[in-house]
Formats: sequence, structure tokens, C-alpha cells
Amino acid sequence: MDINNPLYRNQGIHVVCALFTVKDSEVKILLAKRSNNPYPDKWMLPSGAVYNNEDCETAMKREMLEKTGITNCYVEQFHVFSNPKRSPVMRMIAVGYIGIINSENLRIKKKTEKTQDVEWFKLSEVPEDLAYDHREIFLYALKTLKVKIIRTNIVKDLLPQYFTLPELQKVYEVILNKKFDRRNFRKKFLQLDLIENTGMQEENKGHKPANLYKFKQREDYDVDIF
Amino acid sequence: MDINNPLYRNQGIHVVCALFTVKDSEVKILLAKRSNNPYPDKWMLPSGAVYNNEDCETAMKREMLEKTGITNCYVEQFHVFSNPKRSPVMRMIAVGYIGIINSENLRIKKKTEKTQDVEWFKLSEVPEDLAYDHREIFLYALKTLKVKIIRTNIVKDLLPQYFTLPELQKVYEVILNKKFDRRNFRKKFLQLDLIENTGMQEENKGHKPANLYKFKQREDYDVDIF
DNA sequence: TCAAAAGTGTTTATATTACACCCATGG
DNA sequence: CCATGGGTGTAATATAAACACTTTTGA
Repeated sequence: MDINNPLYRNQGIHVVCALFTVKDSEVKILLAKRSNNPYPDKWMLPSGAVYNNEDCETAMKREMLEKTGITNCYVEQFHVFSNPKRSPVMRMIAVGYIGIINSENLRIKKKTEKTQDVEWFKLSEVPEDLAYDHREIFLYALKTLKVKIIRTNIVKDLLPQYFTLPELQKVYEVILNKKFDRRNFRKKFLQLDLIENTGMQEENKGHKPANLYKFKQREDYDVDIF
Repeated sequence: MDINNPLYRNQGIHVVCALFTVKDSEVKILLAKRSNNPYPDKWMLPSGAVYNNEDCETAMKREMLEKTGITNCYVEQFHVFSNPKRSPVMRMIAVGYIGIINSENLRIKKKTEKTQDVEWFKLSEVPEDLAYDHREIFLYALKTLKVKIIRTNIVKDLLPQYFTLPELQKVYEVILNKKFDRRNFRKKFLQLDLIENTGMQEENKGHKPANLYKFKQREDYDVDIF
């Protein structure tokens, strides 16, 4: 590459994350409200520019921490968005990430230098007009999440440490927008040998308490679930 | 992004393609032999820098044309390689593409300004020491190809217009490194309704001639094959 | 006429779907 | 004691896997 060729100048690299969690048996995505130009007061996905001494995953986790205070979420790149006009300021290529985190003990920073607020949104309540091309990125991420949740066991990072089978089923139903038969779902999931019954039960529910399960320690993510 | 922050300076964006085809019932990948520094005389994947006025897919197709003379191949991004040290010259992020082309009527340029040769390599004969991190990219692309060939119908771009069922089966066997039962393979593939018998047959084979099939006109790539 | 690879159907095993009743809890 | 949602098993159907013989051609 001829570094002086103007065709190569003024290009930047962003990382952008669609971070999902489950709160109150609902799947939610994290958005930040911008303070500055461009797109002042618009909601956006947590994002930022990559330093020249870090790889993209490191950059994504750093940006996530700086913009939201969130640490230790699972992130995985899913697509590069490279329309030359996607930012009105300068040519920025965005490496899109899917992030997954469980909502236990989760504190998020509400305000940073560049954002005035950070909130979890139900998927059905994500604003239409996100900043930049973030709506497109959100929709692509959601599509990817639907594939990932049936082809891998990322769901383990979405749930709290202990969860009930009905909660697990609800996650699949919300993300895939589809109902499952309770008996078949349990049978299927249990025979995957990914989770184990802790013997503990939920309490104060006004009905028969469900058993609490947890994921077994397994590092691999390549598991066909449906 | 503060454009004057030195942390953001001197970063470039590459596209890199692992282009696969089938020739003589073997899956092959296209490599180019470098002329210049760095890595003189090493083989590499077709690649090049993205202009600031084009998206990555456009850049990939342009580079493929410039470096190899190949036009109209199917390309699809699969992973971003962003180790800050992946190039000894400067920080370059690479958007990795899988390319698929059928080898009919295919002319490749043997020599360009920066390459002294371009050749198709059997997967088992790809040199160990490719330039840059291209061996890592090749292996990741191959892993992705194995998934794509069972989850999508990209195989249609890998084969010539007319092909026999045994040829099709061989492609799956070579890529997945696995034998299939002939009867079950035919039954399975035919019921997917992706291909149709042309009524024509191959000739001069010294054995019973196989029927020639072709893919039906379908644009979608989301088809579970195995 | 022989070698080589193509074509073909049935049986068995496995996986998926459909479906209804009893149970434990909190209010 | 009742409303709520949790837990369980079996039969029917669909899909996948195992398996061997006949056919056509070119040499």
C-alpha cells in the first residue's frame, strides 16, 4: 500500500456492539444516548474507534467499559459495515460485534464524556432512528443472534448463574419469536448435556417452584441446539 | 474520533480472499506469488488495500480482478483479522473473504505488478509458510467453508453449470473429509429441490455415463443441507 | 468380455412432534 | 381452597442410516 496515495487517506476503524441480556424474562439490548454531534440526542449502539496498538476485540471491550462501565461481557464479531457514507464525519469502517451478558449484579454507567444516558431496551422498543447506520447493525445482529442461539451455546452467557427451565425456554421463545412445547423443550435441552439441576428451587412465586439449573463448565461454543 | 490523536494514526484496511474452486474433482484455492518486500517469493492470498470511496466487497472484487484477472466470483466476508502485528510494514486490519468460483472458462493472469505467478493449489498442497498471517486466514476460511457448504447452497457457485451427482458428492467429501453413502446422498440432495436433471449425460468415461444436473434458479443461500 | 463407476429401494434406528394430567406453592 | 405455572411419559410420524445388486459404457 502506497501510504501517500490519497485513495487510502482518512479512513478509520470502529467497533460497534449489539449487547444483549435477559432481564425480567425479556431479551434487551443496550443503547447509549449521544450528547454531541453528529446525531445529538440520538440513541446508538456502544461503539468507538480502534487504537493502532490493539486488536478489535480488545478495542470493543475497552470501549464497552469506557462507554457503559460494563466489563467481562462475551463478544464475538459478526459483520463488517463498510459503506463509505455510513458516517457523515469521515470514512469509518465498523466491525460489528454481538455481545452477551447476564444481568446479575450489573451496574451500568449512566453518563460519560460523550453520552448522557445508557439504557436497556426491549427489542420491540428500540427506537427507529438510531444514530449512524446503527439500526441496520442492530437488525443484522438480531438476525445473527437468532442463528447463534440455535447453533451454539451462547445462551449460557445470557442467563444468570442459576435459572429455571421455563426461563430458559422463554429466552428461546422471545429471541426466535416462536413457542415450544414444554415437555419437548425440556427433553431436548437436557439431552444436550449442557446444564445440570442444582437441587435448589426458586421461591415466592405463588405456584409450584421450578428447579434451578446451571450450565456445566464447557468452553466450546459449537453445539447444535435446534 | 479525534483525528489528531496519534493512537488512531497509520491504520490501514485490507481485504483478503480465500478463493475456492473445483478442478478435476479436487477442491483448490488460489494463491499468488509475491515479487516484492515484505515476504518476497512467498505465496499469499489475493489481497489489497481498500480505497476510501468504496465498500469492502467492492474493494475485494477490484483487487481480485487486478491481482488475478478473475471477475464475477461470489465473495462473502467471514472474519476480521486485526492483530496489530499481523503486517511488519504498518498496522493493517484485514477483512477476510471467502470466494467461490467455478473453474469453467476461467482465465487467470499469471503476472502483475506485484506478483510473479498465480496458481490453484490443492488444499493438501498449500505451502506452510504463506506471507503475513495468510496461513491462519486460509485455515479459518477452510473451517468456514465447511460450515457454509452444509448450511447454505454456496456449492452451486463452486461447480460448473452442468455436473453429475457423483461430482457433487465428491465436493462434499473432499471439503468435509468424510465419505457419504451414494444412495443416501442422492436421496437427500434431490429432495432439497435445489437441482434438476438436464437429461444430458457425460461421455467417454469408460463406464456407465452419469446424468448431468444443474442448479435451479434460486437466489437464497440459507438452506440446511446436512 | 471385463473393469469401472452409475443407478436404484427397503429395512432399521433415531429424532421429532403431538398431546393431557397431576403437583406444589402463595395468597 | 383455588389460581398459577411446574413437572412428567407415551404413541405417532418423520428423518437418517445401513446395506447389495444390476446397468452402461469404453477399452
